[in-house]
Amino acid sequence: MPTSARLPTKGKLARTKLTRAERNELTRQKLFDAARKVVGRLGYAEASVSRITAEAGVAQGTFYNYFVTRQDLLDELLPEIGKDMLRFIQERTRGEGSEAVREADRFRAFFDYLKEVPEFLRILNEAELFAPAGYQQHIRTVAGAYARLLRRGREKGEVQAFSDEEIEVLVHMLMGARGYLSQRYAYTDTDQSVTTVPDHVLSAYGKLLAGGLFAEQQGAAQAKPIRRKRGGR
Amino acid sequence: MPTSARLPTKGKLARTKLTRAERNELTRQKLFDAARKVVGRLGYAEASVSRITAEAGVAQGTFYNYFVTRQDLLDELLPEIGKDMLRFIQERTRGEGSEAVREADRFRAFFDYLKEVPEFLRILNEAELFAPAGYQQHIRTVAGAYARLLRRGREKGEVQAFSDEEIEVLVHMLMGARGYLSQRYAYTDTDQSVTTVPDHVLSAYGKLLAGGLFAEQQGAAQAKPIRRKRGGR
Amino acid sequence: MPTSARLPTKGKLARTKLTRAERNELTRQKLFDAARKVVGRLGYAEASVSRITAEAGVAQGTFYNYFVTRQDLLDELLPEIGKDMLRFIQERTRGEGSEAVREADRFRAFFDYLKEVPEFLRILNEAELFAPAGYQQHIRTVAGAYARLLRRGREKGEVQAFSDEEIEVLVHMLMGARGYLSQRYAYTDTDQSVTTVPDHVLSAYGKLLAGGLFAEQQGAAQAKPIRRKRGGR
Amino acid sequence: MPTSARLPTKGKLARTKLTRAERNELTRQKLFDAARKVVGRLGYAEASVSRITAEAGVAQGTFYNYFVTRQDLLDELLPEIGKDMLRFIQERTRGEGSEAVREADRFRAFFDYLKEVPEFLRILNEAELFAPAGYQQHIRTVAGAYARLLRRGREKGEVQAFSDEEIEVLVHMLMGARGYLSQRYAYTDTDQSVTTVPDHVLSAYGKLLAGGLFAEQQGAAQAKPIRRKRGGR
DNA sequence: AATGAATGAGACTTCATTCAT
DNA sequence: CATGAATGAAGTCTCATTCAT
Repeated sequence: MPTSARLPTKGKLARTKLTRAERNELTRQKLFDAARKVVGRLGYAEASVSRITAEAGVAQGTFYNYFVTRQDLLDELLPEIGKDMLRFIQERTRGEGSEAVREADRFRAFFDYLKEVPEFLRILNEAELFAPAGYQQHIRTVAGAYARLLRRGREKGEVQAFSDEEIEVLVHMLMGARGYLSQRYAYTDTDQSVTTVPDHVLSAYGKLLAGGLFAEQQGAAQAKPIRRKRGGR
Repeated sequence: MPTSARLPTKGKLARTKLTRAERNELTRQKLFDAARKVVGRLGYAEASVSRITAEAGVAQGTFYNYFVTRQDLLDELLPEIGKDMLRFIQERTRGEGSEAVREADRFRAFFDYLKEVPEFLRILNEAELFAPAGYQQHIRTVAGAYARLLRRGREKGEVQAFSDEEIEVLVHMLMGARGYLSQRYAYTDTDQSVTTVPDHVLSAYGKLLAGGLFAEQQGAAQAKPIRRKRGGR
Repeated sequence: MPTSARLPTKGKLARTKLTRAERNELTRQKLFDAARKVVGRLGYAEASVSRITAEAGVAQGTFYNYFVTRQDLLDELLPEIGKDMLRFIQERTRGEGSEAVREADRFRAFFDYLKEVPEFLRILNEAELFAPAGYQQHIRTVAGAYARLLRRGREKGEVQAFSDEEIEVLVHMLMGARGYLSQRYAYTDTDQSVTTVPDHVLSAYGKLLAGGLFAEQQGAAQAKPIRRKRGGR
Repeated sequence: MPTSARLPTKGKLARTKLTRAERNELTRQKLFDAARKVVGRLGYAEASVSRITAEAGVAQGTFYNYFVTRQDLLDELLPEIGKDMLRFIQERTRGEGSEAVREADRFRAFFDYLKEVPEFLRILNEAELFAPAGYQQHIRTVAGAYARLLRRGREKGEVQAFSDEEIEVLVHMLMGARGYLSQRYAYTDTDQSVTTVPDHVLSAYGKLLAGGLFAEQQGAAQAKPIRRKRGGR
């Protein structure tokens, strides 16, 4: 369990005696985890303080000893889990191989993460509307990391010659693509369990990135770039 | 105004006397338009029945003569406007040209539509969460149309040899890409006006579709398809 | 009941049929009266919307059909009742007589009003803190009316030669005096009933206004005005 | 006893070591001062235990080692400061002079005190509602002292022949007058600083006490005492 | 003594929906 | 059909007080 494994494993077997700071952190974590679960299950809109504290097993007032505002917790949700996700993906992509292979690994690892933390998908999708601050932060982090990878690949000659600006665009396209695909192929509303992503998703993704959408007919794609039509110049 | 021009222009002179059905339809349309405006301006979450009826200039109770539920209206919103959008794009893509050129035209037309109907972007983005029924319907419609186009292109040899299943995947990727790009590059929060999409967005989109992400190094992309790593054994 | 006697006596004997506007005004009045009672009984601080609506016999939500905010109603309370009080006092002071006599009448009438509307005292006293807007409005109204009376008396030679500025000061002194006296002598916390003000209060008030506090020893008071000690000049 | 010299001499050099009782009293004083400041700044209603302890620099729980209840501290506030005020005024009124002169001095000294302890005004005004017990105690103290002064003046023939009961009434009138005047003329909401009271306030106050409100017309004011009108017959 | 986390009641306000007029 | 007043559940947040450490 990636997100919850952060607490110090409380030594031998003691459970009764905890320092004040530990109890504090524990409660905070209980609330955070409860929020993750509730948002994952019901969405941000239904993640009332009342429900979160009930899930965490504390009184409603306790919430406000740890978070200034309901929104504050909600805004922390995605960035925190997001970092977890990046860590997860990096661990799975440590190997060598071409950029194409590594991108495919990342793609797969992303779906694997969805299986491990099923709440993530919903949190990611809804955060844009319900936790904009956290969402922006997450997007910046992910997009930045992604863009770095692509630029590095470009330097190595493994990625086509996009400009830096274009790379930023690509990053957003790929993130968007992942988002839609995950919604389309990884959701299972009924029992929250995330099924394995089908093979043809992986292959389509790989083929698009490898060779583009269009068959090469009259030379290269670069030979005929899209140009603005209206507004001329 | 694309969306509202659909109503039967109620004859020449008549304005005072309307049949019951006409008055009926008129009020319904007033509510619908009001909802579109309110959601565009404030988002679904703030689109209370009270605000919608105020914008429409009718009493709150009137709402329930036309819609069983607030959610009912909200669910109709996107599919209705979505059809409008498709029509708009089709009109702009009537010309001949290669599939690549036409796809670029469609991409551009999409952003043009955002300029014409600034509410659309917000409605599209939020509908997934606030009007899931309508959202699914819209997605199905758009994805279906899109897939038809790609299959036709494939038949003509202008689109690479993706399987039908893969084409469905591609469609979602492209829709996702558009979605993220429109959010990233077409929003202008301050005054709701949508600015023109930058050139490098168009070029990056075109280049990805034309030649893929990766430089061709040792042959073709197809030569080294992505294969599942785990669960493969 | 001065305050509540404002509604049109609803015709013959009908109670069943009321126009919409009448029912509306009736509910509003119910809320207003309930607020008056609750504030009179428990004070502003305890006058929660919940208590007010319970007293009025309507649902809590109904409150907000009539007042934008709890504070809004509270701010209306004093000015409304205050006007009632002024009317009451004026009616009791219609007769002729010297200014001194009339002032004594007004003083007495004020205490009589406290008997009729026992809530007034508490509302007046607390409004300064809990309904500042309404309080300022009330004070201005009363002080203005009072100052007019004193200036008129001065013109007739029945009131000593105070400057306009000094009259304003006097007005506040007299209002303050009344306020403290009413609290000291008219309150009866236990059962809210206001007892008659003792004779020596009336006489002390009259004597102070008639001849000042100090015995005339060496001529007139004006001969030895208070002068600033510090700050020179 | 020589042996006792071994105890920590908390004399000159000692500051670090305080007896238990001293530390105790110190914390209590810190809380009291903090409360004074907070109430002066924000008013009783906003003077939560949390804010007071924060201002005092102690933990919330510490509060309840010194005061049984939040209300307990609030009730001590005014009487304590009130005694301070009386002391201040007495010091400033030590000189000889007629009663009239001394009353004027007291009046001035009162406003001077407001300048020295700007919190006092707010505490005085709000205590009636938020710390009734303390308020009553304060009023009794001040009224008692005031009444003694006036009776003494009467004995010396410098104050008119009021009965003891009437003197009590006068005392409340004068206290009320001061209260209203201080609110009207001494407040300066913006920066809490109290400005000097205008000259015409002093003069009006002096003139009323010296010669009453009404011009002597047909003899003496005493010749026509206020008599009850109603209930008299 | 001091600490500060935990508690839970209660406050204001919003809103979808109903229904008598 | 239109109206708009009435409803009551639910939501966020504050705060005095308690109590184990």
